[in-house]
Amino acid sequence: MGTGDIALPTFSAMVDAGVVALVTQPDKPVGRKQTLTAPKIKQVARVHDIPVLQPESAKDPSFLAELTEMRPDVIVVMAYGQILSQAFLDIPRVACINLHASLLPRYRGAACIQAAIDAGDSHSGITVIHVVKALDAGDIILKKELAIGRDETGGGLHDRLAALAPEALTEALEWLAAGTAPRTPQDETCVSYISKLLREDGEIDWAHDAAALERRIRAYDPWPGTSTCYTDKKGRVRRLKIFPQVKVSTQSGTPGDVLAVDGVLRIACGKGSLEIDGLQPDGARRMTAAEFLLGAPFAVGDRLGS
RNA sequence: CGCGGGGUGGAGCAGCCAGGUAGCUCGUCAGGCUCAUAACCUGAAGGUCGUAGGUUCAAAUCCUACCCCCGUAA
Repeated sequence: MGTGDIALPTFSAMVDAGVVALVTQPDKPVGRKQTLTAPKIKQVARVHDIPVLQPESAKDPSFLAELTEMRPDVIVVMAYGQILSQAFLDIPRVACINLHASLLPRYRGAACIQAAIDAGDSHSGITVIHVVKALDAGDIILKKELAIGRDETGGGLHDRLAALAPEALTEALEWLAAGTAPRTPQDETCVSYISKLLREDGEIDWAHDAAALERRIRAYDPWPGTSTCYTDKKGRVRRLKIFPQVKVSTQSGTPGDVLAVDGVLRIACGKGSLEIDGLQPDGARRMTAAEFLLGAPFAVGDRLGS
């Protein structure tokens, strides 16, 4: 069961292995027109004529009954988006396992991919665990690691982890079938939790170090994105989205101050400064800093941020 | 009618609130300067101001309707 796109490669791989059914979140209104849209993974299931269950709540008794009827050997959870009850966990004959996009016990929770880049970690990976009631706290079956690139964005790492997941699952399932799967408890002293990111978490605090902000801008691309505020020529406060890649510069100044507008846009941070290239003002398309600056939106010495 | 922001030469914008010559920074083209240049100087081309109505002597600007674009709604 899953909802997020990160589960797509894994689900596709499982289709051939004999999936009984897909459980995913209900369709939700999406886009400018609020069109009711099905998760992509549901569309994949449809193509292969795999039954799809979309309970409002995973605790719904009739849903649990229906699932029990299917007599699953194993339930695989990846980016589903709901906390599962003990009654649910007792359904599969062999195990209920979860694929998590971080090297547990580091980064339990939702925004684990962004957290790894934001923290400047050298590696991330997929961890396969047994599902228990506590969030992402079950015993570890196996981990698959990969190195995080110097310019890697949250989106890029997301896709690479998605691609890595099928082999992690395949191996875990083989071990479970053979009864040789290890169960390593997580080291509770190394646990860290990452809560779900909101749009406002993308607000840049220029008082931070340039190097830390550079990592954050990469980590939060494309979700939740990073942005700052500025005052336009009409005196209105506008939002300015910032995209990777940004360059760290040694020039310093009062945090938030515009240091240069001559072809490059350089903003002072708590330590050092950032040169921004890709950005997007409210209501406009995404453009380069050079294009944006032609309209003379601000001058050296203006202050960004709230 | 979910919320908000936009539509002005090829690009990014100003002008609109207090109607009256189409402006700025770039790009393009031509010429000049220079050993040379993405640098500098001079000149030129290029716009039905999203569309359709309305008000007015006069509309980019005020009024009405519509179209399209952008962001967002875990």
